[in-house]
Formats: sequence, C-alpha cells, structure tokens
Amino acid sequence: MNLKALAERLLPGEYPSADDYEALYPPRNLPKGAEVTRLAPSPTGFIHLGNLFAAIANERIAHRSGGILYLRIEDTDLKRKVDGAVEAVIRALDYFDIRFDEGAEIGGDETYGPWYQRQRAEIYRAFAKKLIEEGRAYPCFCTEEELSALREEQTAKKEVTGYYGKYARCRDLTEEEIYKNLDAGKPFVIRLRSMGDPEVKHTFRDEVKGEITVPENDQDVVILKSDGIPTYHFAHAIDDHFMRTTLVIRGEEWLASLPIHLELFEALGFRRPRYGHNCSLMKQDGETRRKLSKRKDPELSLEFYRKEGYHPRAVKVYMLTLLNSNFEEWYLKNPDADLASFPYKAERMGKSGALFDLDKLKDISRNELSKLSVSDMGAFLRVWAGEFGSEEERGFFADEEKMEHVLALCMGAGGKKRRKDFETASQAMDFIRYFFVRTPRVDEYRADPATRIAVLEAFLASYDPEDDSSAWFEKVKGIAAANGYAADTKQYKADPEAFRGSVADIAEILRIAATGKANTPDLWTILHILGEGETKGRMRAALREALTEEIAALRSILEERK
RNA sequence: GGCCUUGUGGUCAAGCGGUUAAGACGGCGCCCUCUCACGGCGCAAUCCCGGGUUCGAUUCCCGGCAAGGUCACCA
Repeated sequence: MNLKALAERLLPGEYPSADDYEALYPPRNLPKGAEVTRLAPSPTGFIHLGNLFAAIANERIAHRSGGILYLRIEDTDLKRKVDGAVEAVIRALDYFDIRFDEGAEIGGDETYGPWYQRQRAEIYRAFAKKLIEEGRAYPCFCTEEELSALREEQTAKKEVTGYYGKYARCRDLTEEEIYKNLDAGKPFVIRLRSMGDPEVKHTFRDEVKGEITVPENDQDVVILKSDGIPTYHFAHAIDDHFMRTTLVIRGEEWLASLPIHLELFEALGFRRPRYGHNCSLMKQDGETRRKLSKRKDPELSLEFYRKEGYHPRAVKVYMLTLLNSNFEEWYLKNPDADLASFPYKAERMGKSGALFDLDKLKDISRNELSKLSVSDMGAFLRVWAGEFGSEEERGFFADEEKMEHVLALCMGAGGKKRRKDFETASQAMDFIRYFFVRTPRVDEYRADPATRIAVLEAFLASYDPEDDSSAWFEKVKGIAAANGYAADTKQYKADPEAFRGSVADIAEILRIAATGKANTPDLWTILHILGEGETKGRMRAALREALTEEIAALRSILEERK
C-alpha cells in the first residue's frame, strides 16, 4: 500500500516536518531541576475545588523549582465552550494567589503558544499525517451505530469493549476499500494502529503513587476526529511535548488512559514527561464515599466559599494540608511563614482520596482570620458585605471607628489573648450584628422576671458610663450580693447552698438584656462601645419586658384565686 | 465484568521489621473564668481479613475482601 499517497489523500497539503516543529519549539532554557507544569482546563468557565486542588499542586511544584506554570485551554470539544471562561479561570485562581507564567490570555513569551488547542490544528494534522505515512495510523469509516453495536456485542460476550485487535475492522482495509469509501465521501476518523499487548505489563514510576504497573495499550484509539480536531489523548502528547512540559500532575481519573498516552509518545518518537496522578477529593454519601460531584455538592463550587466568606488563605491552607502530608506540621511550626516557602514535594501527596472535612476547614478558617490585623479584617468584611451582604450589613461600616472597636474586641486585638470568634465573613457579620442593631433575643434568661427586674433596676440606678472595667464589675458584684447571689464564683462553689447563684447569673441577665445572647465577648467593653444612650435604652427595654412578664404572671395567679 | 489504584482512630494522617503506634480536626471531661472565645491539662478511639517469611510483623510476600477510578469521534 502506498502510505504516502494515502496520507496525502487523507490530509492533503504541505505540513512542516517533525524537525521543523522541534526547531520551532526548542527545549526550554531553564535551570536544572526546574519543572514545567500546566493547567489544562476545558473552557467551561467553571472551576471547582478539585481544579483548585490540582492547580495548587502544579503551581507549587513549578514555582518551588524555579520553573514555569502555564495555562493551556483544551477546547477541542465545541460543546463545552463558554464565553469569558478563560478570564474567569484566571480570575478565580488569582484569588488564591495562583499566577501563570504564560498561556492563554496571559501574554508574555509567545514561543510555546498558541495555547488554545483549536488554534493548533495544523500541528496535530502534521503529526497525524506522519503517523499515517509510517503505518502507525489509519482511517476508520465505522459509524457511531456500528461502534455501539460492537460495544453491545462485546459486552454480551463479556469481552473487553473497544476498538482493538480483531474488532478493529477498518484496521486492515485494503487500499481499494479505503479509496472506495473515500470516493463515496464517507466521513472518517484517524485511529492509532496499536502495537501493544495488554498481557504485557510494565512497571512505571508515578511521581505521586510511586511504582505502579501499567499494561500495554491495544486500543486503536481515535487521534483525529472526523472534523479533523484531535482527541484529548493526541493533543496531550503533542502539546505537552512541544510546550516542553516536564511534569504532568493530573487527577487519577487519567491513570486508566496512561497506557494510551505512553504508546502515543512512543509512536510519535517523543520523550514522555513524568507523570503524577493525584487523588481526588471525596465526600461521604450515606454508607459510601464518592468523588465530589459538581451537580450534587454545592461546596465543590469555589463560589460557595466566596459567598460564605471563607478567606482565600484558609481554603488554600486546607488544600495544602490535604495535598502534602507534612504541610500541617510545618505550618504549626511556622505559623507566620509565607505559604510559598513551604517545601512542597510531589511524593508527599496522598495516595488515597481524602474526604472533604468541613470541620477542619472551619478550624483553619478561625485560625487564619484570627491572624488578620483589625484593619485587614475590616477590609475583608467590607468587601464581602459589598458583594454578598445585606443592605443592613453594609450599613455597619458607616461608623468606621465603631467597627474598628467592635473588631478589635472580637479579635482580642492589642490584648495578650486573641479571640477566635470569626469563622467566615457571613458568620462574622451575623456575630457582630447586635453592636449595630437591636436583635431579637436568641437565648433565654435563666432568672425569673422578678429577679431580672431587681437586677436591671439596680443596674440602671448605679450605671455610670465613666466607670472603668473594674469599677463597673464591682457594682455588678454589689448587685449580686444585694440579691442573694455570691459576689464571686469561688465563693459560690465553696457553698452553693448559701446562695441563689453567683455573679455569673447576674452578668447573664445584663448580657442578654444588652445583646440578646448569653455568650459574648467582654460585656463592659460591649456597653462601652454601645455608649450610654444605647446601653440604657436596651436595659430599659429588657426591664419593660420583665415587668410585662411579671404582670402577666401575677394576673394568672389572680385568676386562679378567684 | 476486565484493567488500574488505594486500605493506620469518626476525619486528615506520621510510620518504612522491634515504638507506650506521633500530630491535627472533631467528641468527652477538667482547669482558667462574669458567659463565650482563647489558652492549659487529660480521656476515649486506629493498623481490613486470612495465610506465610521471620526470634519478631502495622511495616515484606501471597490470597481474599472492601472502596475508588476507568472502559467515547468528553476532557
């Protein structure tokens, strides 16, 4: 068979030679040990936690080694294209401090571009043509119906499905048959003529999994679709070769197609990059665990974290603790270090899928937020409220000085002991709400209305906004003593029978009266921030409430006596 | 179903033939304390199962089992 003529008929025209391309995309001039990694999303614009997970790994490895991280867009499947998607991906990753050195929409050195696969049609065809000339690829005229019939037949016979060996019908078409099909205008795809035998296994060193065994490929996979666009597999081999990728870190769902890729590199005569297949994020779903899915799990969307108001650094730290088993320990020792200084290692990546743990993320989030300065926290919350908050919440920022005092209190700023009251921006805004507006009571009083009346009246009578913290608390103790409560907890614990309770109970009445909550940061400071008018107003409102309850109680007693 | 991968407390995990089997989150308890948060201390909880190899296996080998992934002209 005249392969040269067949190739010309299938893919007519002059194409640059392999050597031309080698010269066009020369090996990169990088220091020894520098890794070239990439992110190669399809342009759906949707980037989720799983993508971020892999992105962080690729970014760290490239930049730790003094190498290059680039962005390639795998737009070979038209159905997936969404406008503005590439910008969205770049923006989403930038939020987590992931910056590309080159790639689609990045600018900079154009040597290894273009980075949109659709714009690279020529190079794929050139190499497909070369493979046809060498007898390593051939046209296939099978229709989709024929292929699915084949699949059914194989399934029924419990044989491996696919286009291989004796099932690869177009593999041994005669020259005459091929040209007859071509003349009839039948659409065709180009398939690899596989030389492998799946019974033959090779051991392969994966950068994250270690030694793995991989069988040879025997599938005559499609390399060029009928529209002349390459499949992922073919584009991967050509692009990662000519973009001079040194290390492909990708999800372990690709492990199954590794044999195909290895054969492709071999057939093309390319030296293959190293591979690292990372595990995917899992989620507990009833009895079993499964890969986090875009449709079922809102927490997979990066948008979820922005809406909830997780700090990007918290998400990144959590990803890193899952990604590198020694990160957490390192971070514990270097809590203030730049994340970029962590010695990231591919071999320290987990081999098995980690369950996504929201509790852990929340803990990390509390820690990260507590490290922020008051002004950074203010800025973080303001930006969040601007985008996701309510009108009311945006109003909280009107009085900057007050906001600063509130945040300083809730973060324990200036003091020796910092607080960790804030978990996310949305939770924080809710947490500080009572400073700005009177909120409905969320916790119940333990004390009866009569006691509350006595305590609140005594408080109001003795309240002096000029009191400092200790003078103020002395008064509270006085109120406790006057009402049969122990003035300090130790006293109460020593002899619980002797008292109705302790200062803690008195403080609780005042706390709920002022904030609606039984648990808050330091009460004196809160009252100080609220100011004299608001403090008295809230105490009086609580007093009225207690009086109303008491009157109602007395009435019902009266009713019973009648 | 075939093939590949993985299997240490509820979760993330260290471990690389001999350890009281680290640490973190979560849970529980105690201390600190006007509540909470912070901080401190402590407790419960783990080597998937069965065979080997070995003086000795969580660790090495074999066989099960379980979980995950994958079997497209999608990536």
